[in-house]
Amino acid sequence: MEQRIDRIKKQLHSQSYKLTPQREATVRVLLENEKDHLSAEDVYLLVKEKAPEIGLATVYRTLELLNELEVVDKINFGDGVSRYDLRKEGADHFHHHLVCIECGSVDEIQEDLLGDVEKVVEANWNFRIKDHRLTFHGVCHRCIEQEKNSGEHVNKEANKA
Amino acid sequence: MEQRIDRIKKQLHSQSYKLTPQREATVRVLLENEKDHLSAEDVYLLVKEKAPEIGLATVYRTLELLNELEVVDKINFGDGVSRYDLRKEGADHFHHHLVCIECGSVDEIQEDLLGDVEKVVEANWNFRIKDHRLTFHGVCHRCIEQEKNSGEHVNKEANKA
DNA sequence: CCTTTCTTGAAAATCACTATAATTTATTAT
DNA sequence: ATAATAAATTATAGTGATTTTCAAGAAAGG
Repeated sequence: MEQRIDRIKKQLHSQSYKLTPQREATVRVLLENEKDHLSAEDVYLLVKEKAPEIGLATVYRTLELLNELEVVDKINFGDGVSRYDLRKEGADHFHHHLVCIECGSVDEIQEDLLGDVEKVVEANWNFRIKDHRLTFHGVCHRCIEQEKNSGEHVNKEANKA
Repeated sequence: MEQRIDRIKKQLHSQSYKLTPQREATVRVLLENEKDHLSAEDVYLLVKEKAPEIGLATVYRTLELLNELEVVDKINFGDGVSRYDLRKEGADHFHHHLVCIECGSVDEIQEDLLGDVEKVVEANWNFRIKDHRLTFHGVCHRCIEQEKNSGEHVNKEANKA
């Protein structure tokens, strides 16, 4: 944890930015919630617990900065808010996501599934890939289990109620 | 063109929606700009040319409706606006995108690149895939060409100016 | 210290999008 | 046809997320 903060600090310094207390608190929240996909508002509320005087604008600015430094990735699952996901150190590709259309959960796939696909795209479309976003929308394993247990298919209409 | 409108009309009717003049004008704009990735605002401005009395809210509602009927796909490239992309008739998967970080262009890949990947995900993560989004960010073939011609690498800083 | 630069917090502004309310346009019943 | 009912539309106000502005606070250099 401290080591990662230290490395992020160096990264900031290398671009002549400082790791202010507010920025550090924000980074800590991201590290402590690495598995989640927090929105700026989420981060703000969590940071406020340890640094109550922080402003929402500062959180936005910090997240934007971290995004530029490629410490976090800004992602969007189509629900109207941006989410911020810590980039795995040493990962040479951005991880993928499984978004459940039943329960809204978001799981991550760290495995590189696109190695071959990327080769095809670079060769056939003459496109120099720098990054990618791959998200599957569907039903997660938890909801599939639940379906099995609670008597077969849940009717679509029933969910609207 | 007329045939596709007709089929969309039938699709609407099958859910007891009508193809009103406003909706038809909107669909026509989408068909006429099939290769683009228009935002709601873009569509609004284009529709206004042929139906000046239309309201922005109607365009939003129509696009939302078409999205529900799976006539269009709502996509998000992370620039803060939703874009609407006509679904290819008969395509069983959503097409992929190549977003150029130099010129901002968006190209489409209609080929199914993910067949094998989806099998792996369904099997290994026990996830029932309904849809996917795959976007590559990088340098498009046009910018690669231009680079070659105009003397090697363009310095990143130069672009900021 | 004094000046310059970077950061910040609070509040106002902006932007995309959605909901409301009154009106218009169908559709159905009479 | 015509009145009643439902669907769709427009203009506008309202939301919610994000950004900008601006005055004030810390940090770095001379």
